[in-house]
Amino acid sequence: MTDEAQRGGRPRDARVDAAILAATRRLLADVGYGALTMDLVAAHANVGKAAIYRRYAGKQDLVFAAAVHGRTLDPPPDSGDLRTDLRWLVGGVARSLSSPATRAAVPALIADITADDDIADRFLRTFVAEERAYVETILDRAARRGDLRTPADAEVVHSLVLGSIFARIYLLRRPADKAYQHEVTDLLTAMLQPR
Amino acid sequence: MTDEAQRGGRPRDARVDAAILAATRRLLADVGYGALTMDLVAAHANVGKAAIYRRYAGKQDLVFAAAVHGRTLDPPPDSGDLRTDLRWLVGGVARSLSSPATRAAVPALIADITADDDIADRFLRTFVAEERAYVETILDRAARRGDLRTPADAEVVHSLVLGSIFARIYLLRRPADKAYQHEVTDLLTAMLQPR
Amino acid sequence: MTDEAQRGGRPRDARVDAAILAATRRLLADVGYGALTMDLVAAHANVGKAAIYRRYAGKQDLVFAAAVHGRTLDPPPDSGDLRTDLRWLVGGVARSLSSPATRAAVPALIADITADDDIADRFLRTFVAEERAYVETILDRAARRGDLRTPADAEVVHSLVLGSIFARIYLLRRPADKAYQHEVTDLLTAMLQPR
Amino acid sequence: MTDEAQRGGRPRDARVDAAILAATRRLLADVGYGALTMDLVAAHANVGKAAIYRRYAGKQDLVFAAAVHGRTLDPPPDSGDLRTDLRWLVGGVARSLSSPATRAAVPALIADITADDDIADRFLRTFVAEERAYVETILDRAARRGDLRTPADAEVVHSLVLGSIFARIYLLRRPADKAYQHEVTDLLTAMLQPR
DNA sequence: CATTAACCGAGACGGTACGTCCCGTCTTATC
DNA sequence: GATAAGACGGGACGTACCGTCTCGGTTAATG
Repeated sequence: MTDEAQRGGRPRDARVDAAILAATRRLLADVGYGALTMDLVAAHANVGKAAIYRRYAGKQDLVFAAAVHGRTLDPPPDSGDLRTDLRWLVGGVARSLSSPATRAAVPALIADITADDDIADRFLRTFVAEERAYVETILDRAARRGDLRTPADAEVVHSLVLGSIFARIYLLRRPADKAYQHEVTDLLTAMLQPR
Repeated sequence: MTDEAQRGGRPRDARVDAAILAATRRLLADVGYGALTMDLVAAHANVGKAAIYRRYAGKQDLVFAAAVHGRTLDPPPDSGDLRTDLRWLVGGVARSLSSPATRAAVPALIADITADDDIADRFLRTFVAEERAYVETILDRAARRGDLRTPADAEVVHSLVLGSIFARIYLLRRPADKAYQHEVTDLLTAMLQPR
Repeated sequence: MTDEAQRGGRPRDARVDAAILAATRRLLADVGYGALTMDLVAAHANVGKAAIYRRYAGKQDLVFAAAVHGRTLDPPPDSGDLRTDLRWLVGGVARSLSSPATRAAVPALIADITADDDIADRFLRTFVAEERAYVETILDRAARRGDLRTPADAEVVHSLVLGSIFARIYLLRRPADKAYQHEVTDLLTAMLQPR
Repeated sequence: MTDEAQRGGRPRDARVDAAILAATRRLLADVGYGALTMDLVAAHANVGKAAIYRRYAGKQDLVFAAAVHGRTLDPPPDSGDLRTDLRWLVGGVARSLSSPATRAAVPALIADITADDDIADRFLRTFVAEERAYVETILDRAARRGDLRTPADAEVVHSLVLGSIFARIYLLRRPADKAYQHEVTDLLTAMLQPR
């Protein structure tokens, strides 16, 4: 839906794209997912509803695009130290889940992911795969340094990192602040390092 | 709302209670949370909508009751061994998140939790507090046995256990099966045990 | 649509029926057919849109009911004189086509009649058949009195009466006032009387 | 709007003019006024929407042009006989209201006439004034021949002729065929002739 | 045993958001 | 400057669901 071909005729206006996403993010932060209405987005973006539906299949699609876009991590810098690498990872995940728009959107998105395989696939490819690859990179580096107790499954480690921060914010409803990040990093380091 | 007093008059029909919950669970598993309509529940339970609203404050309340009620863990048996205690904990959490009705309900419930502080409090008290207490119990026992590397924060450990399994099922969309439970248990044991 | 059976449950509220029709008639007269919106009717009637759609299949159906209901003529009194009978007929038709709500609704209704056979049938049975029967009654009386030049087809005479007044108001856009009614009555009398 | 000046540049393509009108007439006959969409006309004519709006002010203007243009009567031949003149008039009006495209367009046009004074004026001048002049001509001739009972108002007679045929087709929904035309002509002749 | 209060199924109620459709205008690149 | 294509702002449509209310009728505990 987001990226369709276009033969002739008037091209899509990039300013409209931007206005829609900006309005969506602002409204997510201001009024939350539940009170975010397509008419409201259209009004705030000074845009017709049709312009939104031309770009996104529906509310879920729009919110997914607005909340997820640009939330990807930078590639992990090689610090030469497992603890530092993990701190970077934990910090990055915490940051990407903590912005106001994301905080408002993610829970409803999780619900949609469970209900709609299309969005699920997109979410897995966009979000999850990248993070998982970074976990793998960090584990490989540590293994090459002899810094790893035993070969750990990257997917399981990823579920520990992503899941603990997700649970902290969305289930326990407490901030994933520096102190929390530090504690989790320590525990993960202890879990993975030899001795 | 779920358990209000009732002075005189005709008492509530227990068969209606059962029919409502059964229909809700069946529909959660069959059509999911989004397509679960109060009218649909009423129709499938051969019940008037008022009978549902007499018992539950709304859709969220109903689904919470149908999906979560009775999902609490047994108190943790004292196995005298940290690894065994953790295996029991991981298995219990995985089981409580894996039933079809729960799988359909939890994501939407998370969304509601974020939007509604009332239901959030209930969720935290019902679900989270109990699990957290069990984590604390397990950690205390291990500490008394000298089986713990260092005093770990129960809340953080809880977020690791709950979060990793939640992420496995609802974010990565893979089963939290025995193999996965085993791996997580091993990693948590390594994380917490001395040496 | 307008008159469906109803087994159990809460019965339709007659005040809602009345409020919908009153609001529709008022809005027809005030803003015209084009600016008459279902949401506007609902708002003015303090009624939900669903309450309207439960009663009427759409805007056409609603306007038809609001504009046509109660517009039927009284049975023709037997004056013993063809000219007087015709004057009553012409006056009645002119009156029924001249009210503000009717003036606003009829043209659009004609358009709908052409497009939708269901509404056409209803219109023919409700409106046309009655008028035609009255024409027939008047012609029969005149014939029995020997007051008729030659047996005239009631349907053709009806098309002359109804059509001329309709054309006067809606095509030539001039009022079907007393003077016009008098002239038409004279011509029709001349047309039908012997000599 | 229909005939504006055009200074320089590329002249309008006459094939486009024809394609637009042909598509409009075909669609009027096939799907009716309500389902006739500007996009649909453009698509069927293989033409851009702008090409239509460059020629016509809107849907009403287009349909008016497509359905009404060229529908004007020839001037009434002087037959020297009132009945023959009336037969010609009745036949001409019936013919001009009976073509499929006209049948689909006229009712909606009536609705627009009521709502929009601009189009009403155009309609009155184009259509009505001409017919009325012809009625006047016929009456004048008859009067000069002494063939008229009494000086009848041309406008009223016009409303009788136009209205009866209009009602026959659009309100009673029966064909204005030869038999009907004959009857109406007879009645009108009786109405106007002396004795 | 009669009363009474709360129950019951059914479904109408006000309200609100949805996603679709069409209008008439505007913006491309092409001829 | 006309053309085909199609995006644009605006706005009404008819549908669906929520949570409340109303109807006629039923069922147990109280007086």
